[in-house]
Amino acid sequence: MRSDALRNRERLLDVAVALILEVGGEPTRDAIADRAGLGIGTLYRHFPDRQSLLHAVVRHVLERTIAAGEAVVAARAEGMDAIRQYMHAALEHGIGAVNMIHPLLDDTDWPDLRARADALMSELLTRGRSDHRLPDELEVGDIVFATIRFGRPLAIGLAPADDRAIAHRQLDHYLDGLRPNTTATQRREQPPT
Amino acid sequence: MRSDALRNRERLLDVAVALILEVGGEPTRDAIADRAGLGIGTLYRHFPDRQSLLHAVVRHVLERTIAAGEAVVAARAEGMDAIRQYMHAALEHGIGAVNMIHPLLDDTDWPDLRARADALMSELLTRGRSDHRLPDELEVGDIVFATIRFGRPLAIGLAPADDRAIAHRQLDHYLDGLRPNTTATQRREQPPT
Amino acid sequence: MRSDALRNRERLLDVAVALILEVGGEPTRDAIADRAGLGIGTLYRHFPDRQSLLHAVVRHVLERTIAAGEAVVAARAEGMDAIRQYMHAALEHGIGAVNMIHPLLDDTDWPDLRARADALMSELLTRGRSDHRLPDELEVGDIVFATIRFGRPLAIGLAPADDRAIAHRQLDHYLDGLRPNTTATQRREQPPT
Amino acid sequence: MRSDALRNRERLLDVAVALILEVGGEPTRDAIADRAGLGIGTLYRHFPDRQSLLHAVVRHVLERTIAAGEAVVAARAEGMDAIRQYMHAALEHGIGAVNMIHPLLDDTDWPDLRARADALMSELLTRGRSDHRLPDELEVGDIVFATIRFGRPLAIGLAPADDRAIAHRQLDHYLDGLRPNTTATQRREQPPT
DNA sequence: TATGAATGAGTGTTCATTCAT
DNA sequence: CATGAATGAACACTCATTCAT
Repeated sequence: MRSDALRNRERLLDVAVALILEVGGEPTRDAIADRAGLGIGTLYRHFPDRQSLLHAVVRHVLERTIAAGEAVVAARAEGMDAIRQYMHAALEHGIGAVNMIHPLLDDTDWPDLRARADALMSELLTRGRSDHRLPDELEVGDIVFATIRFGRPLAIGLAPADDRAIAHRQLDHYLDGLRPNTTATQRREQPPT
Repeated sequence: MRSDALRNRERLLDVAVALILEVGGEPTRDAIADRAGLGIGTLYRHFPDRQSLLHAVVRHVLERTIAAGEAVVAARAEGMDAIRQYMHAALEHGIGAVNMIHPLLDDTDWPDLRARADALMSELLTRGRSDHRLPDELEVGDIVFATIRFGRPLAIGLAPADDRAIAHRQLDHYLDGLRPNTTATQRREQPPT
Repeated sequence: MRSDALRNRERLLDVAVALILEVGGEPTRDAIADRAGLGIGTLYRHFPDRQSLLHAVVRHVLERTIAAGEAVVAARAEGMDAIRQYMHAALEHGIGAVNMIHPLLDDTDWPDLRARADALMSELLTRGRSDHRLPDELEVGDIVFATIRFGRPLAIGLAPADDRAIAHRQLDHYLDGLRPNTTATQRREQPPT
Repeated sequence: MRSDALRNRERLLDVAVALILEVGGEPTRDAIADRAGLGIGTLYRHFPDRQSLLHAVVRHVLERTIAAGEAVVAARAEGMDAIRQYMHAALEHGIGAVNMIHPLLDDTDWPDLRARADALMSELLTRGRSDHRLPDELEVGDIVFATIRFGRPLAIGLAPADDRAIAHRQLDHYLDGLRPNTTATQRREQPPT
């Protein structure tokens, strides 16, 4: 692939992520091409159909996010800090965009990423439990689903910087709540109708 | 208004809320009318334009949610329990639909609801602080924005019951994290770029 | 027919004529019923389908117009004055509404009105020629088509009073132009493409 | 703009004018696109909303009409002939379409055309008065409003060729009636209610 | 290869007409 | 009889995708 074509491809993906987070859903193809400064035809040359672009965006974001998590592990962050650093990084890398456009990851797609993500999650959980700050009953889903939820834009129209600030603050509160011995607090017991 | 027309109106609003939470955005008018078992023309008789339906949905949900919060206050729930009960109720009443379609509430619309909501939030915060479980620096936004975030569907395609179960669990973790003296935990300090 | 029903019917026709002239085309059924202060169901009781209302409007206006013309004849107006009085009266009676909704009168409808109209036109032409103010080559169409044209509202948004004033002034100019011996004026000779 | 796009745009405008004159009002967008042999999407690419197409039609027709009038002036037509030639040309250029869709010209739109039209009208009136065939009390409105009225289709369903023939004949009669000294004719004096 | 014009299926909205109250 | 709620076909408009330049 020619270098300018490659550059166009990267630019389209970055614009797509940004727009997905701004509009809180799938932006129009024209909007993506326009902001990238390219013609709609160029977008379709790189991503010939709907799934093609969306899959590329998912891979783009997941690769960055998983790499960030692996870096956290490699940097020997310990205990809850490892999880905390990973999740904050995920927000910054646009993990919310993945959820906006491809909500439930189908395991058959991206088998490579899936494997890396599984290994990463397992390692993070192990470290989180190591300093006894994480109760044993915590599951992978408590990390994954929370990452998804805090990664999503809170409200359309909110300035991206404000949106991210709120997300990081809420995420910190959430992580603080994952400690064991929350006995003092009455939990909600029975599900309502 | 005739009783059958009123019934149809209510049905349309309920269907709209349900569909908004299912699709994670604005459903098509046809989908709403179809599921309500009504013709598209009937939908437009009750809600003549786009804004009309969306505003009605917001009011519908906000009224239910605020009333639930006022009931919690009236039932003399104390401390964090008051806040906890209110927020769980808000999820059940579909508060997520408000955010999906009208992200940032414009204060000039629904001035009556706004006043009630302000009074409610202030009362809940007071009670939350009363048993020293809530740090003083907590703000109304920490309640409101969290209600919004946990109310939204986590992912398209997730069964509504599963979605709600996850939301309630995550909300409990979040509330657990609002306690004072979380000194043991390293927080994220400087905002990343 | 009950007297109130008859009154409703007349009111609907009058409103229909007024609205046709105001909007310069077919008004909506709802608009007619609303302005008449009646429900849409009542309109359909009187005029069960589209053709029914339009035909009734045509008959309503034509009857008033022809009667006015017959009155002019009965009043022994002579020469061009007869034609002039008839045409001005036609404008006032809303002849424009007939054309807006039912452009070319189908001879098979309203055979009775057709006969009266033919007799009237023929009499008016005879009188018009009697004082040698009307060239012999003038045809019935020169009266009928001109009545149609000057009867129509000139422009939407023009106040009805202004519209009528312009129409009457233009009609007078037109009638002035029907005199014989307009030799001094160069006429348009060949039709353009 | 690409040459084929420009051709399509011109074709759409021509078709729009023709259809407006045929149906005596706003044709459907589908009808315009169909007759132009284009898809509905192409129509909307050139004219993104309702006003856009209508404004373009007005400008299209006014430009042709004013240019025709200026050509008459440039060709040194004198006296009433100048006015007569201009008005007949206006009919041929579809001036009726302007009135059908944009009845009262808003002076704030098309200020350039307005200026040219004002200059043209003033020049035509001056020439018309020069051979003493036009009474001094004649106003610009007597030209403009008459152009509008005679330009409109007389009746839906009438063959365009027949319609135009009638319009030209009636216009000639009207112009004949603009001469001074029409004293012999009794005019309509008092406005009826 | 990049561009953006053309296409038409899908969605939003209006309104003539039917029918339950 | 009168009313106005319900219906759905028709028309307005958007946007993903194709294709000529």
